[in-house]
Amino acid sequence: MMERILITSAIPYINGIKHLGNLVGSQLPADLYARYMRARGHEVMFICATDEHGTPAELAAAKAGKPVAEYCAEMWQVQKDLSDGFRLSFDKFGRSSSPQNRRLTQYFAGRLADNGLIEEVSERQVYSNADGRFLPDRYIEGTCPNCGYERARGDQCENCTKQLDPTDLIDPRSAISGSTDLEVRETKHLYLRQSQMKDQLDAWITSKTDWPILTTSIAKKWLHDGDGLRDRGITRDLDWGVPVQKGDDVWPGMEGKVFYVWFDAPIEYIAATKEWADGKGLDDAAWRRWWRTDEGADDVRYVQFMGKDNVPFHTLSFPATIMGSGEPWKLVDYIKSFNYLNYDGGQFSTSQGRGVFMDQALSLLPADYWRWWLLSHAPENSDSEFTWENFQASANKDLSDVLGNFVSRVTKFARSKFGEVVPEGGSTAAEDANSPDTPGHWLVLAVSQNIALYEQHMENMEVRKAANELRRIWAAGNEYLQEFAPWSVHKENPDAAAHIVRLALNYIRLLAILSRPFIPDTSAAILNALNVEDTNWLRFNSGKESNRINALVESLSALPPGHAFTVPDNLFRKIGDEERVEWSERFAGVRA
RNA sequence: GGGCCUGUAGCUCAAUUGGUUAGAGCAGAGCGCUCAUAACGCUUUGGUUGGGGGUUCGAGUCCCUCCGGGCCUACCA
Repeated sequence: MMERILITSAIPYINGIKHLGNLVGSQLPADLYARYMRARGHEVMFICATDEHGTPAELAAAKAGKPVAEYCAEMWQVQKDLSDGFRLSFDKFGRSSSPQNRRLTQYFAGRLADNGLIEEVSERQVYSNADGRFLPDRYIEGTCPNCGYERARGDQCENCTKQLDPTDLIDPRSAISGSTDLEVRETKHLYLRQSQMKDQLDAWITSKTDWPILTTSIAKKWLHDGDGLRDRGITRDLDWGVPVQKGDDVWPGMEGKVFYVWFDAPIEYIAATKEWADGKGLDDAAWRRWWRTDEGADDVRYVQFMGKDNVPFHTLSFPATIMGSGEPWKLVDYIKSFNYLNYDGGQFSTSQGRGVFMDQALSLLPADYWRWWLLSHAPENSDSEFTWENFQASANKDLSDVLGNFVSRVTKFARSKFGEVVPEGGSTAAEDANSPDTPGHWLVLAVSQNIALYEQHMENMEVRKAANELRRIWAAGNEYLQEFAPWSVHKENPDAAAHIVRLALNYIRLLAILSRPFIPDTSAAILNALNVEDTNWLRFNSGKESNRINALVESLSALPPGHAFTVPDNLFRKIGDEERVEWSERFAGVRA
């Protein structure tokens, strides 16, 4: 039965190129899931965007010597090109600075205000005269009153870990300019009264018993820590952002202020869907059927992917915005969260130039190498680690030896004995299926269970387990060849060898289809070499084993005798020891 | 300080939620194959599940404690 699945990946911040840890923590597994669900015939809406507002964006733009809007537009293009390079199949890669998001963010704020969930709070914040801006706590540096560390930040001292208030610091200065010309000013901000919705949120989270522990434990911690869920400031004194308005109306007293990025960023999931519709010239119904349960989204399953640092905003703040609107907007059904990927014994570090960033990765090797390694090592249960040795070993063994060489040996053998057409002779896959000890029977029995498990893991977003199962399915091709040894059989019985090879060529087609969510380019190269038109997943209408076997038999008959193919270039080259050493030195950065 | 996660073979990870003798891949060893990218297949050596204590007929799994690694702690996003 066809389902409708809405998938969002946490939106990457605009101020620079993301590293492989960012990629594997949300966008890449989301893409895997989106591709799989499309392949299974479901209707998918896969949304991502750049998160463009906030102080770091302003500072990065200033550092680049550009107006912030221009800087963001350029960086959006850079990130868009990289996501294309990694074959991330977003239906829309939007921008949180879009007019659509501006209006929608202002709309939600208005709804929340109407429902009594916004509170105006006057507070005192540090203002830097030299920088001409209010400073977030962590952009203030000074001497720690507790331990005397001279580079303590306004929120916490990194040396003694004591939590601080900016006014606690001795000799405070701006971390941006170093200026000590600071003063405390009164300023008014809007707070989202999340505390009003604590019980509602708690009940909702509690009901999600099938979510990853990582997701629910973080949410529960925030709900129950101290006095419980706290209200959250959702505005800032900045120039760059969504101007504070109550719907279409001005918000008296809030002139010149913008919404806090974490208020408008999740709303961009919705707005980006409108960007998608607008870009295609579709009407509002086209996007609202994904987001309004009263306008067609009641049958949508909504899945979010994110790194663990994003969990509080997706389990609490954004749901509070949705629930607090009092309108039937679609709430998330499942949150798949990830731990961090570390780099060779430490963390990825932008400032230290440590680790591999998305642009660098693509300059070294094609996307499929990275996709395969990252997904098959996704940090699902705990932080995981990238090492060059592991990367080299996995890529060479899994991709070159197990998969690439299998395709190579089959197609080259077929060409040398029968020419570049699928050979005829021997029995059919359907006949084999009912005859024990035949190649077709052996192959179907060997992989049927693996494919069932693979599909189950993909459904459940068990990324590493799915990769592991897929590898087994690749390896079964080599086991099959060893079992039936067409190179020996051919000497005595060319027809029997033709039959073995025909099945093998068909199995390659099946592998390409099953592997597509992980390694789309390689799959495309295989399907292209085999002149395959029909790239549909296995066809079956129930989970019954007999049904599955029938579908497999059908799939293994897809390329008929006489069908022309070509031998593809080697699908994967091996990563050599020399280049591995060179790369590990090049990306080591400054060791701490 | 508080909370959470985590520690299983040399390496990367499993273990149907307390149930036979803790399993895979890689690396190592042996044998086989010769179609293929010196690739592939089969067999096989590796574990006192971080240490100690407890509950139980039964513990990798639950409890206590110690040791190690990591994350979060609400104005970075």
